[in-house]
Amino acid sequence: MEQEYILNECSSFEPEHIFECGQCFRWNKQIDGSYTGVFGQNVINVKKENSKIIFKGISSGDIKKECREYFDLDRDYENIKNKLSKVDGNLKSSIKYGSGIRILNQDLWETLISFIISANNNIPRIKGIIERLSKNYGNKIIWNEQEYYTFPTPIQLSKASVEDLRKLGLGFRDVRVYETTRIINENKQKLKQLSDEKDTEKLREVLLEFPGVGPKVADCIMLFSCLKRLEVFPIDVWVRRVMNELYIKNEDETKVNKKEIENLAKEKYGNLAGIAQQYLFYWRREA
DNA sequence: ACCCAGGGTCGTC
DNA sequence: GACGACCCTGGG
Repeated sequence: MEQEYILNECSSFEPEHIFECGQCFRWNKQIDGSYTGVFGQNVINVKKENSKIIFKGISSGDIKKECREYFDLDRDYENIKNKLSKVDGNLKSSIKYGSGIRILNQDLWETLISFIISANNNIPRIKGIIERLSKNYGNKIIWNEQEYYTFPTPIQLSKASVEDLRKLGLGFRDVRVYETTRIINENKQKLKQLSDEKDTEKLREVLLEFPGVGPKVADCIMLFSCLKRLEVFPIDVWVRRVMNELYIKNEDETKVNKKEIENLAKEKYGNLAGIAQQYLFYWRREA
């Protein structure tokens, strides 16, 4: 049963910025410029018309409630952008470029597996792998005579052997995804424990125990899932590049010390470093 | 045809 | 702590 939710005024909301800034992998641009994607048991199309945002699709619950939560609509991004714009001209430019970015509240399990897959990988391929996982192990939802697939639950994904995963194109990440799935299924409290953990450092330590989760992936999970740690600053090749170009100016970006970037980010962006990271990432990668 | 890079992690030294 | 290996795909 199709539902609709219309947001009449939302200054910091640009579908392209939100879906192309690298935090999510299941949203696809449509011919009319809108985006369609799957989250939870929802299939939603997001379209911006003038200042209105139209959410339309199939929802497992109340579309308004689901969307307000997922799109982080109760957070004041104007205020955040104002604060971050004062840091320096560089960040101000990146914010201007990605002014409609919002950090999604994505499912923890899906984010865990998705970012294990992201390791030493590129975005088009990551999207393809996650799509195939969903098609093979998730639930089918039909909307507008088209088939969509939810991201598989831990139980659903446990049906996949290492060989199955390799066939779906995961490459060397097959064992990591398999083992992480097994751990989650063997300890039903694990995901809830992670969600309940208040201490960010402790949370990071627990995440690092999963095969395939290193410092970068752990930070992404904490920032892009409902764990919502806006203060963490994931450092990948693009962020290292942009931070080097803007501040450090080392001739060889691969030699830039990670700790130096971390300290710089904390010092400049404080507890909003994660959001700053998204503006910088999107700016450097797209502009 | 060949090489390179991609939202890194892991095992080894 | 540094270093190479790791699967796969698209682009130069």
